[in-house]
Amino acid sequence: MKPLSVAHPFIRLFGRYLRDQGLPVTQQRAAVAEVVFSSDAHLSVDDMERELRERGERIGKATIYRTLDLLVRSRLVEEHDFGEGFKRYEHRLSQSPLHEHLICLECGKVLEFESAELYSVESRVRREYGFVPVRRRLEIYGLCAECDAAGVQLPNEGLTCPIETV
Amino acid sequence: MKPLSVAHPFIRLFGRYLRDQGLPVTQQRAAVAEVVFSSDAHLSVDDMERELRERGERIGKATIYRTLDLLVRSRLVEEHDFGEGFKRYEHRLSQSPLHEHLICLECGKVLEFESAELYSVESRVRREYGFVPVRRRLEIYGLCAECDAAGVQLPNEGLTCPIETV
DNA sequence: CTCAGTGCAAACCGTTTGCAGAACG
DNA sequence: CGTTCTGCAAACGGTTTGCACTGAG
Repeated sequence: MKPLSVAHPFIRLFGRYLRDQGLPVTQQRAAVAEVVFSSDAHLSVDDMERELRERGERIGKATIYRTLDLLVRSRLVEEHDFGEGFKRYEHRLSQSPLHEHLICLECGKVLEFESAELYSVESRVRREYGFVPVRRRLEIYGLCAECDAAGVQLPNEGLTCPIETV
Repeated sequence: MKPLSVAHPFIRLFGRYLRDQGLPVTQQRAAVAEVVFSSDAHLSVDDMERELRERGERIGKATIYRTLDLLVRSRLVEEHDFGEGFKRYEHRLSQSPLHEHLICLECGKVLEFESAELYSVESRVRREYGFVPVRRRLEIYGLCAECDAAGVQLPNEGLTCPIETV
């Protein structure tokens, strides 16, 4: 088995978190953290399992889920559900901690962008409804530049537009 | 069994859609549509099953799911996933067809609001990234006015704030 | 009669959990 | 050495599907 890697200093943050919580820093936890922190993609659990196997680590899915639970709790990793039927995970380091997602309906690519406008939305919501924002999620689904340039047309079944005419 | 209801004229839109698609308007489909259109809430499939039972309809879950699939396809109903582990459904009639959601983390209440700001976000995204927006989703999670007034505090486990200090 | 729709129950699939054995501190 | 973690496999729960039966035209 591979020795504990120090390639990613961010893993040490996770180690610190675990120590603070009185939890052991096991090789499996370090390996999962390494995979998550060494990618800027939005990884599924299957992605991680595959990557771990390629690295020669033999780690069960249950352990990956359990470690992700810790990573999410530590606030170092964010959980996303893009409506694919499973979750994706993204670390919150070395990139804007608050960003939104553009998801291509054709190729599934995920882009990130920041939206300062949301701050005014949140303060308006607080003012108008007395609602106290804690966390938000803005996802825009559509066609990425490449798929659009390739002339992809999205199917548009259903009523032509009866709602607007009701 | 109850005769086909005409209480909600919107159901006729669904009937029109089904006819256009060459699909029969069955009593079950009408019953499910009636339940969905007669509520302005965000219903789960269990909610609908319960409501149908109370109305004396005996309709299997599978039929509810199959009918919801048709309703969503017809664009008369929208599917939501607020991260509860199951989906919720909301009809798109008699309310702003484009609205966003405020979800209370304490009591689960869902409020709706409109955000004109999102239009400029979408056009910016198109301009800057060449991404063509089709559909979006903005959800703000937090505390509704009532829960906030009641002094509810949300737990804040995890690292104090190491990310901002990295 | 024919054919799609329905209801039941089983299958599905991502995720969670129970438990015996291994590893950590 | 006790406690926690891990891996396996079984359980879970919302959703989907296969299939025999029903009902509408």
